[in-house]
Amino acid sequence: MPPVKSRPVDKYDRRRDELAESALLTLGEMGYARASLREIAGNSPFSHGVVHYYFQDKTELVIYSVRYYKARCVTRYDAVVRDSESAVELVEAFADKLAQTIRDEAPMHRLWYDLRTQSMFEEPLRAAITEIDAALEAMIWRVVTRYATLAGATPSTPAPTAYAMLDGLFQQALLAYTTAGEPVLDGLAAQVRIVMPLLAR
Amino acid sequence: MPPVKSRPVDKYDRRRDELAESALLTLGEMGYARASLREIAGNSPFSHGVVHYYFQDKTELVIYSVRYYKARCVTRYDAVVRDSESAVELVEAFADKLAQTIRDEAPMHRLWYDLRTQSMFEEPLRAAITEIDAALEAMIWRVVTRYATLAGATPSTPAPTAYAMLDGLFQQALLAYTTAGEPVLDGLAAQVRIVMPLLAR
DNA sequence: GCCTTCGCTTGACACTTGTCAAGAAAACTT
DNA sequence: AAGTTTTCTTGACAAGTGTCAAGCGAAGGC
Repeated sequence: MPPVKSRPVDKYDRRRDELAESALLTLGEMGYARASLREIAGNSPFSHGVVHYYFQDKTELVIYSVRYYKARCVTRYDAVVRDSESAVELVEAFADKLAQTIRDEAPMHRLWYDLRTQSMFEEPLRAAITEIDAALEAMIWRVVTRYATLAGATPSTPAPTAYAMLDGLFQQALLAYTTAGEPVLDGLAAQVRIVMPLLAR
Repeated sequence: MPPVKSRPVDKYDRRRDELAESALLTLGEMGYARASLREIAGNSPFSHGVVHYYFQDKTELVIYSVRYYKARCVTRYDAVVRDSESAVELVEAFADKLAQTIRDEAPMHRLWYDLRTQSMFEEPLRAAITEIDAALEAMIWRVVTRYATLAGATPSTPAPTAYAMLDGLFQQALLAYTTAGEPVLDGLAAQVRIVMPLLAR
């Protein structure tokens, strides 16, 4: 049994994180449906049985993993927001970061969209997905409001709208990147340069 | 064996369509990964073995089905485009239709996003998805250019950008509709009223 | 009226899946 | 050093998967 009241909760949690990290590798590569626990364990230092020692079931592992990942993501553009001193500079830095994260972490983003879509079919995923999506919306909204401020304008849409549209852009870019690779990313940056001015006036 | 050179291709194809129709029911309800061939056949007048009589494998059935469905969809807004006589009228009719199709065909749209996402993990899906996505982009572009004309303006983004953004809006609405239901749809219409003017100026 | 082809069902196959119990190994306690 | 608890492995289970071969009734040609 997992230690119910033991002291080294940190040790226990560190293993969970370790498992989550391995799980993310496999999930990102194969997607939610095709990543079996044996495959996940295979890409980890452990055997397949260990998952049920640290997690109740596959769903809990997946949710824990994606939370674990997205916790780091929602601050991705904070430096951009903080350091940019003009609207143009912010747009450039933002566009760069967007392209860069597709380049560096495409599997993770694929997984995110996979899980978000699966949440429409599997109720147990919904709570976590909704929460993370809200955090992402807030992250994007910080960018947009900061842009508006720097441009001496006000946002032309509410936060959910701005997020939905930029997310649509990002998702299309990710999709295209999957088949066409690198060249797509310039297009994404170009799109962002066109769209951001529409979002504040 | 399936009839290789027989005359009644129509009969053969009609069965394929029938199968596709049944498959769409199950796929829309359970999603791509969880819809087994037995389940699909269970929601049809046939037994589970018949699938391999009309289709080579599951992938072919799924692709055929989603093509079958989307073929009818890509004309969804053509009447709106044709009949609207002012920019405002077009926006209203477009927003209405968007909300209506979520109300009426949410499972189909969920399936579409599911498959589009899966195509990032499974190469065999890509060709069909790419093709359909292009058709959807064209469909949306007809709406946007018509709007621009009626508004005496020109589109402020290229077609892929406009599509990506409106698709993002739609997807977010579908997601919210899945958990919150009907009330979400008014929000979608409101968003469309805000966004369309941004897309042409 | 036989015989071939077509349309479909049935039942099996090989394999994968999540889950869990039993117990080995390691770590810690005393 | 012995005992206890934690950690992890192994092997099995039942259920479910896509696929396909064997066969059955009906249709249609001769």
